[in-house]
Amino acid sequence: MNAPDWGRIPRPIVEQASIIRTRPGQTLANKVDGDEAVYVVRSGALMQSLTLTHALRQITAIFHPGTMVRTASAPSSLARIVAVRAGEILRLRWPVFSELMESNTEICRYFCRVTALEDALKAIHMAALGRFDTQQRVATYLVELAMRSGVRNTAGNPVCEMPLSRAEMADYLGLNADTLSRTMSGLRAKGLIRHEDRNRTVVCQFDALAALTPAAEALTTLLG
Amino acid sequence: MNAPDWGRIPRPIVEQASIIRTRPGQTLANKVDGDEAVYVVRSGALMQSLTLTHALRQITAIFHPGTMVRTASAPSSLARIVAVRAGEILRLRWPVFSELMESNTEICRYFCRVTALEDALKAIHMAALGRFDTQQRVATYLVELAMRSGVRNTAGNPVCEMPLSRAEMADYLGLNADTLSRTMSGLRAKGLIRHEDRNRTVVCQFDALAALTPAAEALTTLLG
DNA sequence: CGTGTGCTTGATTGGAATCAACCTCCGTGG
DNA sequence: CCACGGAGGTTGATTCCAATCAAGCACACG
Repeated sequence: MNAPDWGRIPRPIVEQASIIRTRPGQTLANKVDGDEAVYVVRSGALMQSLTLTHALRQITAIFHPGTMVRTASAPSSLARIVAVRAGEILRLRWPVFSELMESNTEICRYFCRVTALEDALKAIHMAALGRFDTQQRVATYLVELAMRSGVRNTAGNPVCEMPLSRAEMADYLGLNADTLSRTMSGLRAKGLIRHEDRNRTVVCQFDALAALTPAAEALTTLLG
Repeated sequence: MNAPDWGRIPRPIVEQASIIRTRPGQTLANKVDGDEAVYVVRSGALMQSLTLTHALRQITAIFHPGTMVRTASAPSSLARIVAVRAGEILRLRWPVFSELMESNTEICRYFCRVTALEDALKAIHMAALGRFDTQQRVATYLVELAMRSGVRNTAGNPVCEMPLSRAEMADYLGLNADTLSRTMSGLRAKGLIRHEDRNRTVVCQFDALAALTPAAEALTTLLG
């Protein structure tokens, strides 16, 4: 739980990419010179956001360092790739990346490995959206966050930067923001989590939290 | 809406694959000789099913002819690839497919194109799971089904084979089977759909049905 | 020091899940 | 031929969880 390294980014990608330093909330272009784009997260985080109507937004995935996303993986008229925090993002036009893949075995494998992990996490997230109640969804989110980006403090408990605001978390988890806030308060009242400061959360009882989500085992398999 | 052809399957894939004739409900192996597998749908349909507890199942995707799925795209201990109807499925071990991709540009592009479409549809499905009410989910499902596999009858209305049972549809849409049945009855009462027979549905008023789902526009973009 | 934004919390409502009964369509076997 | 039983589907009555609406709070900002 010490900010693991999800696969080093192959060097040719870094060499071919333009580097973008993101500010939180910054939207990354769906097209570059008319082409689809690929974004590789070096640091910080991205999210894919789908807006179907003004009041109906779903955040479909969060991308942590080492992972990547192509704009073609969502209907481009409705979806946006948004930076959730400051960080360094690599951008390539899809034709360039595609050619790299075709000519470079390492990159092809990197792409396949990363997308497989993302797909598997997405499958779990879909189960959460479709079948979990509120507390289970929140617990799942926190457990995943702790496993992906938690850093242990002196007491050995994972401390998580909270990349998403309450409203964004709600849109990720398919919940109402009020309900989400209530549920977080409930977990805090039970002593499972604690707010270090405005946007840092400490998971005080990881095992108890993991026990609240039916996906704990699956997440451990994928990220443990 | 006449059973479109979602991308011809590249010949080398067919040549390298073993062909499986599926019966409905048949589970396809997660591993072949210890390797991950790739399944390409030639006819019929597959679904990816994630079972977290005995009473908590989510069907995360449905695969129509021309599309493909690899077993690595879900946590293998909990997920299964299941045939939903009789059909012809191509199976390759992942290392074989991976090598084909690395050595054959056409296959690499085929893989990227197909997975991008699947990802985009999955994003819409996630929005449905997280944000749509019951009627919107059902309408979305029927519209997508009509666009992907509907065949126009003499009156010009799309007729759909229903690949999933009520319980499976419910697990796909994140709904209770009773509620789903009620909603289908509601659409039938309004004259939007009609049951041709046990597992064939006629969409009598496609535009009215499409008007019920916030995802109509997105689906048209992707499948239209 | 006011102002705005994000977060929390309470009171109320509504929509979907649950539980239970019944129906239809099968295949089976007497 | 009909009785039986089971699976899948439909429908009604009830319960309950989460969305909504509304108010209040904490904090950063100019």
